[in-house]
Amino acid sequence: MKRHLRKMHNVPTVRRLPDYHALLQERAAAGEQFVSSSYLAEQMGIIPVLVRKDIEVLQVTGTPRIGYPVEPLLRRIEHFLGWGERMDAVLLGVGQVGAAILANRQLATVGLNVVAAFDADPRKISTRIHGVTVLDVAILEDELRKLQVDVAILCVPSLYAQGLTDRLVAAGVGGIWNFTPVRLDVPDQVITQKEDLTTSYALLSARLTRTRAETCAEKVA
Amino acid sequence: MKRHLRKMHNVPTVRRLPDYHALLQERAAAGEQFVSSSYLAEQMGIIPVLVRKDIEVLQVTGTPRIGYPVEPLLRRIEHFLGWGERMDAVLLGVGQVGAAILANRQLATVGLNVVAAFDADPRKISTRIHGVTVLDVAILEDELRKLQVDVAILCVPSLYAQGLTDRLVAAGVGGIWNFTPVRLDVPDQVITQKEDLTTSYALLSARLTRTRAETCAEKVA
DNA sequence: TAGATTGTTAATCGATTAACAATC
DNA sequence: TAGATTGTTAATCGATTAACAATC
Repeated sequence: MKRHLRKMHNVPTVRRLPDYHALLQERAAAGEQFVSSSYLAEQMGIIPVLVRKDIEVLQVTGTPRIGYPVEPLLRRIEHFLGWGERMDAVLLGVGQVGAAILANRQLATVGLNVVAAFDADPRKISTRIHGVTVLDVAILEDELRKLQVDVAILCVPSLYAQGLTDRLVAAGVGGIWNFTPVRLDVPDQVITQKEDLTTSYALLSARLTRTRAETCAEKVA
Repeated sequence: MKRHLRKMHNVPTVRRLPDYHALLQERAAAGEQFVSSSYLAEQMGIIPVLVRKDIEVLQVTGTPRIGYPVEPLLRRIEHFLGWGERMDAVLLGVGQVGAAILANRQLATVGLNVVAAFDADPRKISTRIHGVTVLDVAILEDELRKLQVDVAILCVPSLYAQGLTDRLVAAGVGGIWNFTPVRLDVPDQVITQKEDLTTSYALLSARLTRTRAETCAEKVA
């Protein structure tokens, strides 16, 4: 079978789903049974028909005049994103970034379950950080065999990123959530998602400089 | 003048620019004067013509057989993203996430300069974290008047996010980099960029569950 | 000159938006 | 029934890709 580097469709929709999910949880907590596309659109700053298109992908049907049922929507979003059943992960590198991720409560609520952390620093090994035990990275392969995780969260110094990636891939990890600035080299069947503060900052700073330039232009005019 | 909620064009291009920038810095450090679109494409897993289209936006011209000049490319990317001149910022909330951002070296290299941090915890106030002094959030307005920053980095507990945002907006901050899960309500002229672990995780988990489903389907077949 | 690479125009593809019919 | 909202088809818009001419 050809290993097509298959492009995912619907990326913009997938990006919006977590926001819908959060909004729907609020509505559910408020005891609402139904929600309209115009309400969701209003909250997210988009137009209602785009919400309906996204919901079409989820295969949830609504009722004219009433809206969409909140609970089924939540369940279908979770199913679509793989948030339905729990996803086991290990975290590598318990530095500032690693510790911040372990401290994050939200991730547990969407099904991501960090079962172990690894570090090379003897002062960290065998401690517990935010409820997760830190193990010696030297025994990574042994533990991965036991734990059978789906995802590895990579928060180590750049220097060790590719080497550890190779070990993770060899151990059969399916996905790597990469918080290092390194472009990882992985085989096609391994999925990587890179988290990059500078990329995100680029989106902010690019818009910011454009607005500033515009404001200056207005002053001159 | 109509305050058009102007949609930024070229968002995919802007997302790629930081990657080009990093690659070009590597080439520059290696003493290379020129780089080809096929090299950049290969490194980033895209096709060369897309690189050339991005470079067209930057208004850098190349030479057939030779490639594009590395230094001018770097300068134009920096100019396009507003990384050319330094951008001053304050950080609010020195918790796990705030501390991780203060520890990040990369951001300084792209021109983001955190000049002060604020917190409400008396144990943190007046300490220095990664070279940045922590001030009492009670004197936020006074300090903002003095500092005249462009950006605020928001890393406080959800409960305080909107209240602090209102104070930041009133103080004339132009952009807010939002690391809280809260959808902030701001006037049109204030630019916000939300950083959300769950959104990023959604992109990973959605692809991961699709591959898993596919693998199962193959097994059956 | 031949060949590699840039630059540009046209085609394609996907996502968003508009228009409006269907339905409760 | 009237009106609000969903659902669907067609139009538009932007980004990517293909094709190829221009250039060193």
